Amino acid sequence: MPAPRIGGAGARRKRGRLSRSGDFDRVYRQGRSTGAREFVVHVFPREASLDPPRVGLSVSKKVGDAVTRNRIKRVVRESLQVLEAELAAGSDLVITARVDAVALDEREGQAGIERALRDLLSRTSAWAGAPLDAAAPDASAADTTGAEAAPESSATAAGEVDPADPAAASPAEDAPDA
RNA sequence: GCGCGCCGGGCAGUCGCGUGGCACCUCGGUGCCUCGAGGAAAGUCCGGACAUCGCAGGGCAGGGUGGUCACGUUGGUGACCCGGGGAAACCCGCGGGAAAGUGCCACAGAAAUACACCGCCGAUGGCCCGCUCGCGGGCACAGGCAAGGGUGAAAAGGUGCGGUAAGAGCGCACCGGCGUCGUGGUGACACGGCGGCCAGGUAAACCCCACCCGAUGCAAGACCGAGCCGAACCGCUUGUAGGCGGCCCGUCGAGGUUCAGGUAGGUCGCACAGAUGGAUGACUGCUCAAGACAGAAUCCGGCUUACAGGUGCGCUACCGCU
RNA sequence: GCCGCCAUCGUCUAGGGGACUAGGACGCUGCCCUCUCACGGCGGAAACCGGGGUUCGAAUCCCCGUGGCGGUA
Repeated sequence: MPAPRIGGAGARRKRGRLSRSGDFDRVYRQGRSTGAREFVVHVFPREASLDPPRVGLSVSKKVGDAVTRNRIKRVVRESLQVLEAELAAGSDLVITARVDAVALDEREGQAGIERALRDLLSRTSAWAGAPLDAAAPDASAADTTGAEAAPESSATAAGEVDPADPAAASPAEDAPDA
């Protein structure tokens, strides 16, 4: 039932951004994540794969004051324009800045931020790539990394797939990409 | 050293973001132009606008404010007064009432609006002794005193002289307070004369007086409004109502239409910056004194706090020169 | 964004103008008890968020900051 809402939001002028807090929750809970010292990236592949990818930013007050947080968000957006090709179509992702991102920005500026994001995004592109039936490989990979929300994500995509079962079918695709 | 004020990087290039306008246009974009964070945007400490709810009028409770004058419809603004600091320019602070009443003033001290512990005296009265019969001497019983000692933040003004039995504003001088008069000032108040000494502190303790205050806050609030629920009407094999872009045929067909409230959601509220996951950035070069504190979210004032550096004007003190 | 609340030993708290030298519990620590540990007993260290103001006197009252917590979509 969340599907019709996505279409409505995507028709707005500013495509490419996550807006509703429900979307954020879905990415956090049902998506997969990877992280480094400076950033954490959550990815959730939507079913309608034709739409451009949507990105949400999260920079909490812990990171710094308003000026610092704005600075981080701007640099990240700037970097994302360069890295747009790395994003899989039809996926929602949330980029969360951590405290160390401030130091990185002070040291290396936009180039550093861009490099760090490229690092993380290249990891995500492996398992966010196949749009329609991507849920099955997700489940097995999530189990190994310890993500809690993995079983739910599989349920939304294909009802019959058993979480334990697809381990045999999927990992063949994972290995060459990594 | 002090006060008031201003600025708080600049220029160029490339790639980008948001508002508004114009043009093109496959109705979703493209191009050009324009505008696009602060002095504190901050803290949210006050006030107002605005909005919804409540409200006949008045009062109680609760809260806030409190010197004077001028100006202003009001909100308020300015100057001055008072206390403290500084050599000065100037800075900081406070602002009705303590003879309306109540409370409190720990410890110490005899006593904290009230007193006598150590003391001083004992003129007067009492007792004792002497005697020239009127005085002298003694005691410290009645009694007088509050100077000195001691305590304290504070002890019924302070210092000095006179005075006295000893003392005391009892008298006098100066100082302080109070009252009153005069002078200056619109006034708060300041200065001076005179008078008599009865007035402790605390109201950022309760309180009294005067004036002010309804509550909630843009996540206020207004409008539109899927789905679902409800109501009315039409219809349910006489293949009807209705759908299949307009019409006919054909075909699909059990629901359809309207209304009210209103959820998700949207729009407005919202602005000559103005979003709604929330717009000012990135990179490069040159330049200078090398860039601090810091980012609008309904708006407008005040207050407070943070702040590298630069700069204009005025003023104070000291030094040097003339 | 708007609106509230709070701040005392390491932690939870008492105290709301004076004998506060700030009390208690847990924790920490020294000694005693025990063969040793635990329990128990005796003792000790340890705090009023910061700066101004009112008052003779402030953890307490007033003002301004700082820090933290909560409500509201």
